[in-house]
Amino acid sequence: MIDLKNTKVTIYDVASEADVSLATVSRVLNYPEKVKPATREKVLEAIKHLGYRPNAIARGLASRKSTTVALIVPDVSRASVAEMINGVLDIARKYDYTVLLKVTNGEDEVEEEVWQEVYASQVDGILYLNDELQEKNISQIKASSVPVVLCNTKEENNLLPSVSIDFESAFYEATKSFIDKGKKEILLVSTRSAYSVNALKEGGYIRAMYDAKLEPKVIRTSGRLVVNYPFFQEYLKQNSIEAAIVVRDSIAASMINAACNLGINVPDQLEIMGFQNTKYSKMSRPTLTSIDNPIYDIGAVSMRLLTKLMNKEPIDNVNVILPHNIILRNSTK
Amino acid sequence: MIDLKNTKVTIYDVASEADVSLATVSRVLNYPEKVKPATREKVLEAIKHLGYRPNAIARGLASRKSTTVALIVPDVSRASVAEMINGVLDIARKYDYTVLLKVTNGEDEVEEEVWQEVYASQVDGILYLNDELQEKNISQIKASSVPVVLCNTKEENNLLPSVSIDFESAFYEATKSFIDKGKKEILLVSTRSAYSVNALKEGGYIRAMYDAKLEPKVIRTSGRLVVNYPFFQEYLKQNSIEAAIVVRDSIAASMINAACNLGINVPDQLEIMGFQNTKYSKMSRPTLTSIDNPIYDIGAVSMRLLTKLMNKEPIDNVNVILPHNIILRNSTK
DNA sequence: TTGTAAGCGTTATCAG
DNA sequence: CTGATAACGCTTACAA
Repeated sequence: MIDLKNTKVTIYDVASEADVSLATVSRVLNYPEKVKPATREKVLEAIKHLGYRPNAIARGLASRKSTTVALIVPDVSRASVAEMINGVLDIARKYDYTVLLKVTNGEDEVEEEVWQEVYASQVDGILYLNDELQEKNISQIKASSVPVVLCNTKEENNLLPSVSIDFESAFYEATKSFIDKGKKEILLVSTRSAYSVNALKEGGYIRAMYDAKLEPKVIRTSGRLVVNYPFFQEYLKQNSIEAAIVVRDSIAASMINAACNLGINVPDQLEIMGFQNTKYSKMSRPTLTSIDNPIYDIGAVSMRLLTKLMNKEPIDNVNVILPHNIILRNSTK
Repeated sequence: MIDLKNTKVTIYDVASEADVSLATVSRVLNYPEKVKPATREKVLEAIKHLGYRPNAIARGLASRKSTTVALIVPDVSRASVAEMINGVLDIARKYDYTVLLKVTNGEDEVEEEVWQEVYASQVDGILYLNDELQEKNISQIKASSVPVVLCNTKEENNLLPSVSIDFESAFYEATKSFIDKGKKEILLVSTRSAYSVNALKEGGYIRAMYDAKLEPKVIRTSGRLVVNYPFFQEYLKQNSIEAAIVVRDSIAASMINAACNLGINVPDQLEIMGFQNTKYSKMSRPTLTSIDNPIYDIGAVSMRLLTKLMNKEPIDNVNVILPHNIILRNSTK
């Protein structure tokens, strides 16, 4: 053992230790099959001996590949985002990619800067999570010099690689499940219409209602508790509904709380279904029936798709749809 | 306008466009004051004109600084972790640092690999979040060639830079608040003792109990709902307690649910206090009184401290203690 | 199968 | 104040 600590050992040190040229060392690292087993062993030995680790930056410069991807998200602290990140990271590490995390806070200026920064970082690919996709984002992405995958969203004309569930059918089925139980007054609780995936969710709900000749009723509130809780209190006092489908679990949990505190029994008087099947759905009382959006898998599959795109592997379908299903709990019967 | 898109424009292009040497371009980027205003303008003009963005990788290689830090966490999906990440990212972007995200899943082998990867990435500093700090981690950190800041944890002898609250006092005060109300049967709900910060929390609790000549009672359960919910059901059926302090909000919320479903009134028969003041505390019913751990700030301050360390700025105290306080809600009276 | 040498796009040290 | 020029640590033709 000569030196196991961090006094930078370079490829030259390994080369001289193993008594070969640096090119050979590089080869055993990148194309081991191209070097004679005997020398390969010798080099590997030296590498271990010196505790050598290739400098990723130098490697990146020489190869013009950084084996780094950027993950751009609006906000890390949303439960669904965090869980997706876990999926991304697990697969990234499997394929030896490094992940750069960037948040936009949903602000346009930041968004613009972030893309610039990401390009400056020389990433090989980008994972983009944004449920408020707009025309400008789409053209931004189309112009990207590196592959981009949309996570948990999709562009309606399937022009961009994406991984998500079929939001429209999910909400159609959810609505239909209430209709089949004979419910008439079925409410959809959504958020700002700017969220393009919400449009898909609402589309599914509305289609189901029309199919059953029922009147669709969509209300919108905020994702923030301080806003939506009083909103629900007021709404439930004045309106009598039999069932509600809510576009986010945390909002659904808030609705449950408002209803219960008003003395409305869930699920006897009001059935509530959430969306995403996050931890919130298991922690509410009663526990929340929820449409399961396999968010960890979405992260994992997105990352996998991105690796294929970066390697220019042939891909049959760049718009991956993952299966969803409804997890029944105690907020419905 | 010649070319605003991504056809890689280099420092050479800018130099020839501005009719100066590449060294001058580099200077206006890094030491603008060292170049004559007139030429500086000319260069800036060319930069904007060509849409030039310095290649961060080449820059990193030449300067031996990556302006990148690694954020090592056990798991992104814990609410407290996610919120801290937001704090880190906000400050990182302010100081033009890029953040590499790594998760260890709390597994030792992964942990080891991650540190290697991080060094290979040539990061300038490391933010380390791990509430299960062990001796081996500590020596690992001490041997690090780049600065490391512990987030939301601390090493008991203050040997390592860290940012956290004073866990011991926080739990002392929480316990005392119950004692002052005349409670006698006060329970501490903790998790695996391996969590070194839990030792601090328990220490504060025990000290308060001893000071009041009361018998401390610590129980341990898992952070996982499927485990702790039935555990609480069983425990509450067999034991009668007046108050409980729980080391994590999500676990406290689960305890509330178990109690309520058993017909135990919270807070009339049982007062419960959580820790962290996460979203869970606002979403439980009744809402949860919780010790506020300013987790966003911990992320932000940690990142700021790390920038100072990386710049070798003088620092009066590398063990930052942030203030905490108790947020009263409806699970206590 | 291996070595030589030319980059990769910057920064930084010299002179001038 | 500015320009050559040598690194930085690696990959990758091209030769041997």
